[in-house]
Amino acid sequence: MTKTTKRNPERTKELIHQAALTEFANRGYGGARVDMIATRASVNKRMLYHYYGSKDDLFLYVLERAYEKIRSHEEKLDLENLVPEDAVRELVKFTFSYHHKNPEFMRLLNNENLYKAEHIKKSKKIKQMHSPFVELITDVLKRGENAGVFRKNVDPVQFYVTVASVAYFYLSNVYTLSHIFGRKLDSKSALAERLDHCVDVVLGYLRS
Amino acid sequence: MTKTTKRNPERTKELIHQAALTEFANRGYGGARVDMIATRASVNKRMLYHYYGSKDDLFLYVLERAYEKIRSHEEKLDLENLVPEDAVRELVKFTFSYHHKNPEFMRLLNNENLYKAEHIKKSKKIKQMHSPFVELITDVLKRGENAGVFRKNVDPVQFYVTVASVAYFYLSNVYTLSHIFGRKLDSKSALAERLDHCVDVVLGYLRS
DNA sequence: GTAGGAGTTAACTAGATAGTTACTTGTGGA
DNA sequence: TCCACAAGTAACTATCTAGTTAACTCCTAC
Repeated sequence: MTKTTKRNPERTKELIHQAALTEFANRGYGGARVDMIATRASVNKRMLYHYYGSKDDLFLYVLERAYEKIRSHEEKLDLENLVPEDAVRELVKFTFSYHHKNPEFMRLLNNENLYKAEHIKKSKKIKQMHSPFVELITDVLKRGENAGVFRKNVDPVQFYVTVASVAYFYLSNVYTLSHIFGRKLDSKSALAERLDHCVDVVLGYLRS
Repeated sequence: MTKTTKRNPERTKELIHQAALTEFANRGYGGARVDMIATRASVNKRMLYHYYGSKDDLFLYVLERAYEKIRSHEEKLDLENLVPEDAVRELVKFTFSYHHKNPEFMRLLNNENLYKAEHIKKSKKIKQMHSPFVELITDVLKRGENAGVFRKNVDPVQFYVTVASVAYFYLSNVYTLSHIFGRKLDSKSALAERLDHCVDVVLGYLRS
């Protein structure tokens, strides 16, 4: 059934996107090579310019797609149907495992911050893609507060950033941290330990 | 009195180091240009190769110096003479303000993690420069535990990483976070607010 | 004072790099 | 069936880039 025509613009576009994601995530914007992207995608370099215009535009597209991907996963979580403590546990677990399974996103973000967000500032789409989490967190925190299990007046944005912090920093810096502590921090057991600690920190804070 | 001879190897070396730090921190390893470093340092490019051998070696040297700098600051803190709660407060404050005042270090680290720590793995010095914090933290946590003010069995390494996380992630990703939340997260008041929150989280966790 | 090594310079090179040109080939609609 | 236009290709270019060459000049130990 799969029409195997020689020409396939959608497939070509997507091959370039995937190759670009890998290249930008592995080398950073400055270290990424357009030729390498074309080679990885098994596509003529001209196609890259045909579909995406320039290296800059391609990078922005890759970023947009990466934000779309995490947002789509975030939307699948339904924290509103869990009791506050479980909702928080779920949020931490999701954040940790998403970044663990999709390290390219952290790498792209680190790079984008190196460039002081100059690419995403040009994107209308990304700013519109609000994470559903801030509203969800506001609700979860309120419910926990009302039930008397969480502390009062927690700023949802600060909280959201903190949840991201404890997972992201560890995973993003796992190579230098492992070297300095002389401990394989990316082993299965170390990761499980870290996740437990993250849950403890976040819930410990909320309960105190 | 300052001998202003035409030749001054120490000064030249240091000029190159400073220029390289700026360039690597601003553009990443892949984006940094050797010519730019030489220009910034107002030094002939040949001198860079004379003193440091190659771009790679220069990058490693910059990393080593950056680690030395933070370690030397860490050593000046004397947490051992503070009561546990104050010691933790001080630790969080130091971590936050160091990274705020020296953002190059985070940028270098992010870049080094992009390259999976391949440069620092070649460095004997960096691994030997243990942060004094792990031992200090072990002591502070023990004291807090014995005094009945901190929870039991906190892993000092996890704790150290968590303290770094909540400060570092916010500061390192301040550009993308500001854009997404539509809030100037690097304003003076926002930074003060974040620091307060970090202290709350860390102490909240320990107390619970 | 001077020999010789260290500090410094300008000009160069081989290969890489983002982006382009001018062309061929396949395909869907008339 | 055929053709207009989109998909795809190869070869090219101007510029950039890390690293080098070969010369010159200052400094210091004797």
